[in-house]
This record gives sequence, structure tokens and C-alpha cells, in this order.
Amino acid sequence: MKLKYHVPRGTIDYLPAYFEKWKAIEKIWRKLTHVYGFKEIQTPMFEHTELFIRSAGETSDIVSKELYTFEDRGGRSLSLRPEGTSPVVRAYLENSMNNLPQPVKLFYLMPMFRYERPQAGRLRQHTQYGVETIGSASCFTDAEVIHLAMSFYKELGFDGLKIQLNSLGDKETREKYKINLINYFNKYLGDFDEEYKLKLQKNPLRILDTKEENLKPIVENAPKITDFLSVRSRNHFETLQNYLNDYQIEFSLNTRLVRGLDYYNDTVFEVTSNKLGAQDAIAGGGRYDGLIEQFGGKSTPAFGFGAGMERLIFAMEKHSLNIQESSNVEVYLVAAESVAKQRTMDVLFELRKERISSDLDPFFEDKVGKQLSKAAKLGAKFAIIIGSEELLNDTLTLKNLESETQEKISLPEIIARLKRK
RNA sequence: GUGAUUGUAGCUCAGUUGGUUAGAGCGCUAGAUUGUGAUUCUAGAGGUCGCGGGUUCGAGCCCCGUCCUUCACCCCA
Repeated sequence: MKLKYHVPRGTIDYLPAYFEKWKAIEKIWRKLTHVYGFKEIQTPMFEHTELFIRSAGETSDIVSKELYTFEDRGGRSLSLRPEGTSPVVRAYLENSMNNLPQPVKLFYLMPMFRYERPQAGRLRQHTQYGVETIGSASCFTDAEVIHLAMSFYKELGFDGLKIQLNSLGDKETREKYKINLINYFNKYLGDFDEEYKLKLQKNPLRILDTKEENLKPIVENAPKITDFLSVRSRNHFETLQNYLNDYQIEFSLNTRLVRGLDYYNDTVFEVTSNKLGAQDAIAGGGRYDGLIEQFGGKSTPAFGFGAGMERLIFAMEKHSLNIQESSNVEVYLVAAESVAKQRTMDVLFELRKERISSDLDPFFEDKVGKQLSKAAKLGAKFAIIIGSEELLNDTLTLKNLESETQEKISLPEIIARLKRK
């Protein structure tokens, strides 16, 4: 059959088999965020474009080339949200959450949209799960969020994930560092192509995480931002490392780790896997103490991380981790003869009234074998067979499809037994 | 946005130097089996070979364009 339509580039259909994994993961995510004291928030899928430009930075790729922007009928410029932090911060301010006990700890699970070329582990619509702790400058907050992320991955069964940690210091640190870095790179301008020369002007920090082989030695010997940290920033960074050590969270320092969003300061981190190809980051986040003030609120420190659900599922496949929550129907009813049709329907709705997952073949095909085969294919654990024999004795035949044993028992007994599980 | 790569049945793929009616396995449907799932056997459905144009007596195969897939860059989850 020739289909007229298919999903837009970079999007996927979330099919039942995928959702079996998704739901099992989401369950653990919800459990852990609750255990760590976070509450759920969701924001609209689109916001005023201005919000993203202001927060992520005009020169950031997310804003300059990846935004899905449209004008609504009222002439407003709106954009599908490319990331979660700025909408959550907007919601925090708009709903006066600064009047709640601080810090306010929020988690989310919501779709994001970025106009990018799709690639392994990268989509145009993807779903991010993440947390934001707003209102705490405490190093404990950094540690607790990283701790949450790692417990999550541990519970999912991951082994061999790496945490990369760095500190970007405060604004003054970065200004000072930038000047130093530019001076350093200027000595190697001959090795830079046009693209990198432009980058050097716009955002020299980005050169640090280059994949260009011939630039790597130069980057290797570049000044390190951690050597420029203020006393306060250095204390914060060292205390965090101590906390992580205290709680046996392994990490490696990576002074070349810079993140793509302009609002970060001090702590930044990424969780990476070596089995994902070029897109190796499973989660990323950091501290953004200046963003709330930038949005018109009182100066308020904050820390958070975000991570991609689809990439997580992709990573779990690569790590051979299997997790799923069956969505198969539990009981399949088989009407063995047409005289039993009415009774079969009655039993079905009795079972459903008792909230036992059950179904039947709406075509009421005569062949028992065909109906049983359908039951098996649908993954039902039990079949209940009803024919003239059962009608006479007022019993039902309960067949365990796994052990292939069957017995004749009454409906109340079946209900009692299935509900006990 | 840049570079490369892919497209034949629901899925995985074959298809000769361009040649007549495009195949296989799996899956699906039906029957063998009128109250029992597997296996087996038999039969069947399912393709304008991504789309558009060109070359040719003739195109799944060659050429151009386009879309999609995949991978990498940029960047990111």
C-alpha cells in the first residue's frame, strides 16, 4: 500500500511496545523524584519567543537556528519550547513560588522541540525529564541533584556511565578567563579555519570541546578555567567534590566541559555513555544563579538538570538493559459455541467490573483454536472457555495459557483468584 | 546549515552486462482440525521497485532533480 503521509522528519510514533519500556522507566523516575522531595510541573509547549532568546542567549545554536518559531493569529511570536529550564523559571516567578518554602524543588517530563538534523539519539521532538531546584545556593543542592540522577541510572541497571564535572565560576571569572583564552588562542590563529575564527570572537569557550583533531593539542594546553575561580567559586566546587566523594559518586573533572546555554555558572555536569556514538550525553545540567533575576525576579540561585527520554531508551538498548511493564490483557474469553455468546459477554463485563483486565474476540469466531491462538498472541495469561457444557453446569473453564493446565471453576472463584494476584 | 549514505511485500533482504509475467524467508489470512494455542502440510492475499523527469526499442538497474533513512560536522538530550 502506498501511504500518502508519514511522520515529519525527526519525529517518531510512540508505539505500544515502546511505551511498555517508557512506562516502566517513568514509574521509577516518578518514584525517585518523590523520594528526593520533588514535585511535578508542566508548562505550555510554546512560549513567547523572547523568553528563549533572553535565557539561552541570542548566539546559542538553540536560539539562532533550532527554534520552531511561528506567529499566531494575533501577531505574537511564539516558539515551541527547546528546553525546560527557562519555562520552569518563568512559571516559578509568574506563580509567585518565591513565597513558598525555599528551595522549590520541581521535576518535569515534557516534550521539547529543536530544528536539528536527526542523527543517532537525536530527534526534532524529544521528551526531557529533569529537575530544577530554585532558591538554594547550597552546595548540598548540587550534590543532591547529581545524586538523584545517578540513583536513577543505577536503578535502571546502568553500569559504566561517567559523570563529567566542571565549574564555570561566576561572571567575573568567566570574563577574566575569556580574555586569557582569546590571548592564548590568538597565538594559534594559523591553525584556525574561518569557522573557528568566528567562534573565537563569539564564544571562545566553545572551542574547548572541539572534536577537531588538529586543534586538540592546542586546546589541551589552553589555560584552565578552574585556575581562575574566585575564592567563593573554588570553595563551592571543592565542597561539591567532597560531598560526591562522601556519597561514593564517581566523577571526573573535565575543564573543557562547557555547556551550550549561556545561563550557567559555577557547577556544570554531564552524564555520558561510551556506547552512544557522537551523541554521548545522557544528561546534562548545572547551576544558573543569574537567570531568575534576569527574568525580573529577585536574585535567586538555582540548580537543575535535564535529560532525554528517547535517548535514555536508546542508551538502555545499547547497554543491553531490558525493562518493560507489560500492557497485555490478562484474561481472554473464548466463546466455544454461539449459544455461549451472551454468557461470555456477561462474564467479560463482570470481570471488568472487578477491574480485571480482560478481552474477547469481537467477531465471536466459532473456532476455539483460533480464539485461543489470538489469546496467546495477545500475551494473555489466562483464557476462559465458555460453551454449552459450561452453561449447563454453571461453571467456567479457566485455562492457564503458560502452564497449559485448565480446570472448571465458578466465576466468583475465578474473580477471587485473579484479584489476589 | 555542511558533508556522506540509504530507499524493492507488514519485517529482513535477493534481483546477473538494462530484456518479457519482480523473488525468498519470516509474518498475515484460510483450510487440513465443527471445544483447545505449538509443529507440520496445502492454498491465498499483499509491490505503479520512495517520488518526478530524462536516456533507451525496452529502466528496479543508467543520468538529473527531489523527498525520506542513516551517519558525521555544527550543536545537543
